[in-house]
Amino acid sequence: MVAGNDLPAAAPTAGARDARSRPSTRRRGAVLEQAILDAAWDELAAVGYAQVTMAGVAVRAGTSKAALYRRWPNRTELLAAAIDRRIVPLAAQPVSTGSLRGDVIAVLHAMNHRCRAAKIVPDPGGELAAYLLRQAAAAGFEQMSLALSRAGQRGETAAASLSTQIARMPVNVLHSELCLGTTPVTDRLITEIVDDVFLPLTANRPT
Amino acid sequence: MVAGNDLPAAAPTAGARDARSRPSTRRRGAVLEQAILDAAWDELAAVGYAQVTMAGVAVRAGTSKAALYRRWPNRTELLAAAIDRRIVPLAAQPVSTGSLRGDVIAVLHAMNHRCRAAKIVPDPGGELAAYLLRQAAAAGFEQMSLALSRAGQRGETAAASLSTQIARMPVNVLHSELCLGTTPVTDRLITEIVDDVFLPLTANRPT
DNA sequence: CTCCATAAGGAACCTTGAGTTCCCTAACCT
DNA sequence: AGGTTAGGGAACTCAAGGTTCCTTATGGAG
Repeated sequence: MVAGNDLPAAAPTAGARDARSRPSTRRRGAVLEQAILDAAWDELAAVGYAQVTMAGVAVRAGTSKAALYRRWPNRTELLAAAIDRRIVPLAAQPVSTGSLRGDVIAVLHAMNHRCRAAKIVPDPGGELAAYLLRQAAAAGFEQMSLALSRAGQRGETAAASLSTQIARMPVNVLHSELCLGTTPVTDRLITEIVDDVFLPLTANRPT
Repeated sequence: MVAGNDLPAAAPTAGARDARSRPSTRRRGAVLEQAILDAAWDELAAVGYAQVTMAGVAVRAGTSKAALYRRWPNRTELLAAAIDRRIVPLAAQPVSTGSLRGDVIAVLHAMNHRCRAAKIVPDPGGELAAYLLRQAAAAGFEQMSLALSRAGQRGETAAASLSTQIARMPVNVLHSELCLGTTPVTDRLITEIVDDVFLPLTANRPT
């Protein structure tokens, strides 16, 4: 498991907000804001990106649409805020395992983990998924280049002589498999990408 | 204009007379259907996937919403039909160049060409683009496996011993680059994928 | 050539959901 | 305690998908 901080992403947030059992506590400010973001996230997980409605979020949060629009200009911004809050913490821990193989596997695992968390939001069309996958891939490319430069410093591989396309390939392949695949990406697939495709290209470089 | 064959969508040829005075040409059947699909395509190119409305298509086609719903159950189906009609003809020419290198480059070129055609539709979010890229990738995988089996028959490479991930890799990488990239994919990128990444993996396989 | 079933055109209508407005009142601050 | 701020709630507008119904042009059958 790569990510240290596991948010209770799939499980609905354990906040006790029930409009009916709350006769006289009216939240405001940051408290209400967090409650709305939690509600939006739960709604995303419950009905999917396309089906989330402002009214639905307001009801789940035990507040009103007006309170939502007082904070975010539109639905898109609200959902983006709700998602960023959960997804971004999973992002960049600069893994360093000591070997190129370990590093690359760790990078791909991190991407996969992050996108699996994203997948709790049913999103058939892909509008949201595409955005999240794009973010994960960007982080992946970043970490790959770090991993390769570390490997070069160790003398493990001639990092500088590697084609850009080779360096990008593992993240590209995982990104594509995450995009296209119907089933979750397994750890086995990741090790195949690394051992069968990537490492052979780094080992026996002519020159 | 973006569309390949520009139809007189905005200025109907066959008598643009007032509907109230003398509507002499009332199309029906296949003629009307094609006109609607053309109008939908033009509307896609004009305002983008998310902004296309049924009313807009009806007006552009010089018909009514009812005529649209008589043919397609909903907006999504109509747009899918309009897109398929223009995109699919670009699809599967079973290229066979005589060499594995040539075949793989041809497959990737076909994918790229098809997706570039898809790009005429402004689609920031990506809902439509994702669908088209998915289709192109599916065709790409198909053609890759054909190309590899032809190469195997020629004795050019031990196709059977190739890891599935190696076989999928070129299409995966191109798909990912098409998804993630802001600029169009160049022919140079395609040859890099093939020459720097793919072919080295097919050449020296240890059994 | 005439008649008729079919389907086109058009417009009214329903529903849902985004976004807005307004009023009343709870909460917090001084 | 009193005033300011912001939440709750409901009514509202507007756009768009989707439906219904009526009138009438079209094209084929007799």
